[in-house]
Amino acid sequence: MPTIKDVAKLAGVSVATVSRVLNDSGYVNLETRQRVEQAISELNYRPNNVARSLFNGRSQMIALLVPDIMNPYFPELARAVEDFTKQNDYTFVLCNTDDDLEKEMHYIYALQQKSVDGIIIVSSKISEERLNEVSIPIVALDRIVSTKISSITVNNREGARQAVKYLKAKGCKRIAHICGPENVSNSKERLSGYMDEVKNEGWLLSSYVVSGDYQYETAMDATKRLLTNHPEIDGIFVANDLMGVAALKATQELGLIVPKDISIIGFDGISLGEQITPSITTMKQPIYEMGTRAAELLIQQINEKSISVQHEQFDVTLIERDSTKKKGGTSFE
Amino acid sequence: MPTIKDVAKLAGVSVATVSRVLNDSGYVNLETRQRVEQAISELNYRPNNVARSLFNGRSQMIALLVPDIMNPYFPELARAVEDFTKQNDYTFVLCNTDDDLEKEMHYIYALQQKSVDGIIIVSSKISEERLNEVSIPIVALDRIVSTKISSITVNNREGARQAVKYLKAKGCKRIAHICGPENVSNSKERLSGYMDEVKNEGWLLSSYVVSGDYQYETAMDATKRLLTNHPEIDGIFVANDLMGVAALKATQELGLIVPKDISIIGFDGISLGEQITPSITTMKQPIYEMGTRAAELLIQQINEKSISVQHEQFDVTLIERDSTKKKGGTSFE
DNA sequence: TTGAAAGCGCTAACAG
DNA sequence: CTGTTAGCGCTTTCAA
Repeated sequence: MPTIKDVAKLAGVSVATVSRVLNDSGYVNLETRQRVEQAISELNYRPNNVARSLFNGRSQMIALLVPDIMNPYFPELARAVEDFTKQNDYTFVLCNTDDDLEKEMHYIYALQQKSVDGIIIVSSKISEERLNEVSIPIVALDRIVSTKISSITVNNREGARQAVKYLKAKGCKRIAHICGPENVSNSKERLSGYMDEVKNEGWLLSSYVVSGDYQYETAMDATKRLLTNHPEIDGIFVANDLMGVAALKATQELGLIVPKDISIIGFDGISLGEQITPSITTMKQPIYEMGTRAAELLIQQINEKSISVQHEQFDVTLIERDSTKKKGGTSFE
Repeated sequence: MPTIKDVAKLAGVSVATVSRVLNDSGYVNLETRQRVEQAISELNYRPNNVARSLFNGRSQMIALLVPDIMNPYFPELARAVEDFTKQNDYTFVLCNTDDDLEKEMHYIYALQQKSVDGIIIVSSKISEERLNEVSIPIVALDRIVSTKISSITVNNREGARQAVKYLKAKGCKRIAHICGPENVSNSKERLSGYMDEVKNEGWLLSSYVVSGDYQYETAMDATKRLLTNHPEIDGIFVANDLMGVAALKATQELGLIVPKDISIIGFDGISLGEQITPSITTMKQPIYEMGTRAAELLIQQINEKSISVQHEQFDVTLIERDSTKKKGGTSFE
């Protein structure tokens, strides 16, 4: 690969001049500039970004760390971040952490050592003190990691309440909840929202809440156990759509008809939810806007050194689809 | 962030010595080493990888470029590559190209300028001459891009033949094909495999082949049109599972029962295929092995300068699930 | 066994 | 308007 020196030599100028035309900085004679540009294209020269990064400490690279690349929610989120960062001349990279603290820290350090300019992280494991070891801008997405780190999230508790209310309005009399991991902030909030709506119901049993761990397999097993132990359940609020798909599968394997025998409502609004049959009613997050906004916030933080922490919360909206009864109360389908 | 100089100063040695203990190279007195290590942990020092990269031209980073991060096939592939590269002390990053040549080249250059050690690429757009501008090791995955670039693929044509044969064995009399983009190598091969099996059938119509572009939406529209125009079709070989899900949705929206009225077989073996109802019979690729092998090949190429090009082809295997008739010929379900 | 110094490729003063 | 030069942080000869 040719270097700036080769270009300088060929154009008969100094490396400083080449650097000037490269960065469009300072004065450079039109004719000289043309000679340099000529040399650049002749050699097919491309500046070495590593050298640039070493000098100015920035790499024009932004990373997104997600806990589970196999959950379609995260690729959708990634798309948004990617689009926005690309528009702002950053190279975007995606990293998968398995929701594992070791991997998260490993990535954060590796990226930091590569002078990555900023990181957007979806994490439930990372602690404030670990975060103090990190010196580059970070924005939290989907889950809050610390009050000191800006975050983009949704109103999980309110969304969960709406979901349960909706099931009630559709006539469900016994509503269960498949929840996510207990240490994940949004999972806890969704559980709280569910509890808000059912805690005063006479029918509520503690065993109506089972954990699906935000995973397909776990959620399917959990749903089967739930419905086997409690055949009276006629509605399930599932904490994310991926588990919603699992719950659907489980009910079908048990020979139940959705939504005739049981209604299911999910959370997230991933496209998978509408691609399957029956499509899943869900509390939709504005995924694309959230990713965009997180990227915007991060870039802002990279540019200005102001460290004003912001916690933005988006609203979720109910999307009625086919996994819940169509008519309130009376169902003659 | 502390630098090697700070460590040297604190330990009362030269930077060269610090470098030696960092890299475990050359002789260094045990006592000195301990002093240095002490200083390192005291300062919480981490070497700047950019400076390292600048010196030795390597970054210990590997990238995977995929055309569509929303197709679950690619996250699954990414998992495999990630695991293997991580085991070999590389930082792994994932990039999404939208199957767009501009984006591909943009990423390749950006990554190359960052001294990325190697790239695994899933691409149909890139040409041999464009590839000549690239000087870092590249391995092609899933799709062949050039005879000069090592590749990991599957036996698409044979797999497609098996799929069609299977539908026939199950009693399908009119078998259509939803194909992928016409410029993608594996898509063409799957189409060829289909043609191999049906070209001598009296019932074959050219309109039995429709393009779904490897996309959900496109495939759903295509399937609806196909089945509306040709109600006689009782079997569809779909070129990938994502489109298989779409085809399933389309048939259901048309009021057809799968597999009673029509059988569907996909290709890829993504987990989504078994998570939905009915689960989709498919030609399963050994996705994890393929990703692993591609990473292995790439790392080999990075280490040895030998440029022996290899084209490895894996076999696909039939996975019978619920979207195809259970009993050959006679179906009394 | 250790240190001094050159240099990876680039940018930004500082002179001229 | 252009060139010289001093680093950015690290590794690696080469001497000592």
